[in-house]
Amino acid sequence: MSVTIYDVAREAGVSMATVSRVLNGTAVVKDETKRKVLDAIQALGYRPNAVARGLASKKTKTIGIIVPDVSAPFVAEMVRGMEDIATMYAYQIILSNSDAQTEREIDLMGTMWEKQVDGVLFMGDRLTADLLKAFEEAQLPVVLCATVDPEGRIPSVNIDSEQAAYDATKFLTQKDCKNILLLSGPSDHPVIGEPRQKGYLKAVKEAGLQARILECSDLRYEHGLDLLQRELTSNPQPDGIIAVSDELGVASIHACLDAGLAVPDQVRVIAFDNTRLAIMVRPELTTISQPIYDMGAVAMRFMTKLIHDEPVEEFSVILPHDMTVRKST
Amino acid sequence: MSVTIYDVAREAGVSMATVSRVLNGTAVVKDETKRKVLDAIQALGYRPNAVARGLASKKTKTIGIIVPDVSAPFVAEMVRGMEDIATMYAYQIILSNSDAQTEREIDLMGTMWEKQVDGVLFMGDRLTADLLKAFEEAQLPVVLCATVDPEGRIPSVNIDSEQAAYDATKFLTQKDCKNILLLSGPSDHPVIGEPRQKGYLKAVKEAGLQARILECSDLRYEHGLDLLQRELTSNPQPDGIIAVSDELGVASIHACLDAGLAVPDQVRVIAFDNTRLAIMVRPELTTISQPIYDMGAVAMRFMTKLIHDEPVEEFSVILPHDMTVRKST
DNA sequence: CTGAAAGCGCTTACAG
DNA sequence: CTGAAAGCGCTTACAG
Repeated sequence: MSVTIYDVAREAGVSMATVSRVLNGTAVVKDETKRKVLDAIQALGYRPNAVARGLASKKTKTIGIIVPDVSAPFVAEMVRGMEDIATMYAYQIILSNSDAQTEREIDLMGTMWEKQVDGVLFMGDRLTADLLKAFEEAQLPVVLCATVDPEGRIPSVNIDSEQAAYDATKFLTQKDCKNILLLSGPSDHPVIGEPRQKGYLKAVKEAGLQARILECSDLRYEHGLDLLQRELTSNPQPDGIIAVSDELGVASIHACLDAGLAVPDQVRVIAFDNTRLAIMVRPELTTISQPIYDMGAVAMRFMTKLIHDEPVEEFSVILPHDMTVRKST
Repeated sequence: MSVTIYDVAREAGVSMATVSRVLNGTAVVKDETKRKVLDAIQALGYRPNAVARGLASKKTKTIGIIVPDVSAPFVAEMVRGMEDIATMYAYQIILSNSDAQTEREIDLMGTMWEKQVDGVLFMGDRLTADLLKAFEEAQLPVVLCATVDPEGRIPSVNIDSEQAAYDATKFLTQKDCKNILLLSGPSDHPVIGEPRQKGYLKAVKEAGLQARILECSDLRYEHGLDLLQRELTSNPQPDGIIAVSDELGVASIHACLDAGLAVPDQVRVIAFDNTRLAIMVRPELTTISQPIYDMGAVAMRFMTKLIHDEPVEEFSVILPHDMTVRKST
């Protein structure tokens, strides 16, 4: 069997309670006693069993993370941000993929409760009533990340998608684009759909231009390429394209090139996310950079504050976005 | 307080032991009793506390995963494969990033022990003696994923990197390339270095050609582009390039285009991994596709077998690789 | 500053 | 087929 706190206590000639105290620093222990305990720990190679500790203290130092899919680069980077901060605060993470299925998300909240995590960082598409109920029933602090609660009931960390779309559009109108196409997500999507369209529409209207929106049911390269290739053959040529992800941005560039349109001379292309993909295409993509890693990091830091009852300044944190101008515009 | 197994027992008019039995199916329970218990569970909305269960049973149904960096697409996809299989077997995963630092890896093995995970899936660069000791001391089953133990002491799931590099090289020699450049990882790297170079050298030698290896200290696009741009100005022009990752493959194509070399007419480019990146470049990349997701999935399945003492056919699993031929060759 | 004891919520022999 | 009881390895009031 492995060595327990009881073995350490005996070796050091003190009680388990005292060992626990030096381990956790929960009370003052005489220096000499502390040394004896530390020596015993060293000598026996003792490591505390976090499961037993979790049961006794009702804190597991574990945070649950529910995301649609870690294998999406955006998500993976966010998770990395979360994990780094978790490590900093000596937390571990339990990671789960939901494929953005509400049913699965609800199920996972149950699992997170069973595992007695201290909190859940959640990224998803839409927040249904059932899901909100599951949040409540789990009786766990939940922080949304890159996910919007339209009614602001759950704390969250996001960027201002509407403003970002406005900025992107404005950038093109100022470059004198007259026919700007928005390659958007579904109009009812709370992050890559509705707010992006809203910001776009606002800027387009201000410039006195006609709106032109193409909705992608998913944000994959192939899908965007296909959609756009058809659009470019059958419609008047746009002179500006805003794509709501880098993948779609690369698709836009390639669709233009395939159609014999020069980027940026005939069509200016701007995208979102500023993932590494943005520099791996010719011409390199101008993108709205979202602080993806930071969103994850800030969300996790937020969680540690909630857990430790530290005061939080804002309930809905909005991180600033940025624009990185490259060759495609 | 939340409802416990004790509450369920009382509600159903049975003992805790019986509730536990129907929960876990560890013993036969009379149908009628079972129904009473199930009803009570339903009525009270009971969920078992996995932490308590873990302490009592010494099994946490949790697998630790240690990877260099989830935000790397290759890794993220592998982790997804792991998680999917974990879900299938009702396991959760604790994910940690090591940045491939031995010290951190050792530290994490300790954390994994503290968390009492049932096993650890490990991906890293080199296996040092200290790390192997940490594996041993943790007394946990460990399965390596996309990571080689040269002495085969630890079970692992990999592809045959040497054969893959040989295949890629052979493909180019058969296309009549005479000056084939290998854009490789560090020669002492057990996956993207040494075996790749070995396979390459074998094929090059068979074709009676001269070897030409360029080592990248890291596999990032920028780094490869920079290295290659310099190589192309100062050296005789290669007519074939083998890049050990898709990122480097894209860098190769761009470096050629920048130098005014047509791909594939003047230079044929072949890469590794077949990530989504491979289709997001013009011309699209021919790549050796590694079953990344599958590697993760198989490693996790392997782990469940180890945990449940199921027989395993192979200690070192080699998954078949494949070649996807596209426009770049 | 330290110890004895109860308790966290389960599982698991042991009896019957 | 079922129950009583011990035990998993800790933490946490409670005393002193």
